[in-house]
Amino acid sequence: MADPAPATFELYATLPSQIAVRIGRAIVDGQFQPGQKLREVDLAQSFGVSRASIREALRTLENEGLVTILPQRGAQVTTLTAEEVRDIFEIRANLMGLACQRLAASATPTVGGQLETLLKALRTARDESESYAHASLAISEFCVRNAGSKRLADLVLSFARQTARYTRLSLSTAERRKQSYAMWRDLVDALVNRKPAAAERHARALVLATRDSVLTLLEGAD
Amino acid sequence: MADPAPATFELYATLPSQIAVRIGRAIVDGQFQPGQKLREVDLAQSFGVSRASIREALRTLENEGLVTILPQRGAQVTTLTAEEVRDIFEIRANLMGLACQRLAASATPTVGGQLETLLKALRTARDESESYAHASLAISEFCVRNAGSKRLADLVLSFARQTARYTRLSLSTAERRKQSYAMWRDLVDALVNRKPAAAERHARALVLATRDSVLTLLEGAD
DNA sequence: CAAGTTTAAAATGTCGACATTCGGACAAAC
DNA sequence: GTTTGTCCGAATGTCGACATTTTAAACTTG
Repeated sequence: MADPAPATFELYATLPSQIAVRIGRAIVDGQFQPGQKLREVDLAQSFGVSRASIREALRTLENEGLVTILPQRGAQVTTLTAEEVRDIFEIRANLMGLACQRLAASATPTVGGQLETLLKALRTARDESESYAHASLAISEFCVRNAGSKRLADLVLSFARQTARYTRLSLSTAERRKQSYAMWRDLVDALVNRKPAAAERHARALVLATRDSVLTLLEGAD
Repeated sequence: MADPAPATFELYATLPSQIAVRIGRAIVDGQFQPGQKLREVDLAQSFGVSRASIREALRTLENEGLVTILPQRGAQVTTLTAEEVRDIFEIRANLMGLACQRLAASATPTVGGQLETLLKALRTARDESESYAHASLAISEFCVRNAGSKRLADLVLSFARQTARYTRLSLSTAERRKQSYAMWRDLVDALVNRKPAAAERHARALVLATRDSVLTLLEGAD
């Protein structure tokens, strides 16, 4: 049987981790709304496992920031205030800056070629909101995964997942996608030409631009 | 009835969180050595609780990076390679820079006064390794806790705890303490005079200097 | 005596049940 | 009509036990 996952994919055999992945995807994809209560007995029944496994999965998701657990009051999908969203984007901007600085300092021609392929895919996806969000996540993930620090990569992607719902929202306008693509082009240019300082600056600006767009939407929605 | 704890102190009543705090302190303080196995049954007996509570505490510590859990093989105190230590310090340097930038942008005279009190305590503690490490942690914690983002503060302090063992080691020489104090003086100056860019620069330099010192020690020990 | 195999002890993975606490509904008092 | 107190249902906290996997010691064999 062919393994659909690449060889670097860390296969966790334990039940709780598998369940955490599935619930986490449901939250990031928007199937579970913020504030929704996640009752252990319901989840245990729907997944066909015991409450102990569900509890452990919920702890994992709490660490990823997708779920909030209150003692004696159970778990719910994390609800972020506008200020918390702002904080997350600023942290992420800094860490993305660090990752891109390191990537620029160590980029090989091979990595450069892959970056330009991903940039081209981004350009092609500009017309459509969903596909652009997907391509944007792909190139973003490629950058941090090749920065030479698994810890840094996991951290950045964790924050990206926590705000994925809002990022998608902000990319629904063509104007915003155009701005995003222009900034990605600058960033990729700095990366393939091995300019660490410029790469850090552009990476920060890229994430902070998303922050501004998202916050405008959030304040307009109130 | 008077509440002995300040209003902002989040009191966790659950057993696992209390146990996680106690085990975590033992790891940070060096009572548990890196690589040491943490058997659930042993811990359960020594704390007088069931394995379920221990398991949850270990998950919490895993999220804090102090413990590493391998499926089917149990938990052990996290062992860091020199490269991982370097990564952690670089991430921490960036986040500390962000925190201090924000603190400088919003510092009130009250905060400025407290900073100078903590700096004076640091100066007094220069002669002794253990007391200097303690004072250094205190002013560092004050900075990030007053940067206006609990998420950022928890993150920075989490990384600081993961490398606390090595930071203490590096502060054992008087020369290193002198350098550290000089950099703290520059940083506090930038903070109280509300210079965000300078504060970020000095904060980064401060942590990166610790990184260099620690890495020299680690490579010398091999 | 060394190397490989078998086997038993020990540790983790998972489960179901009991104890405790929280939230809301209903009723009584002001 | 609003508020306060009580009670009941439901959800989480905690526990002990069984199933599965790992580990290492004992044993056999070349």
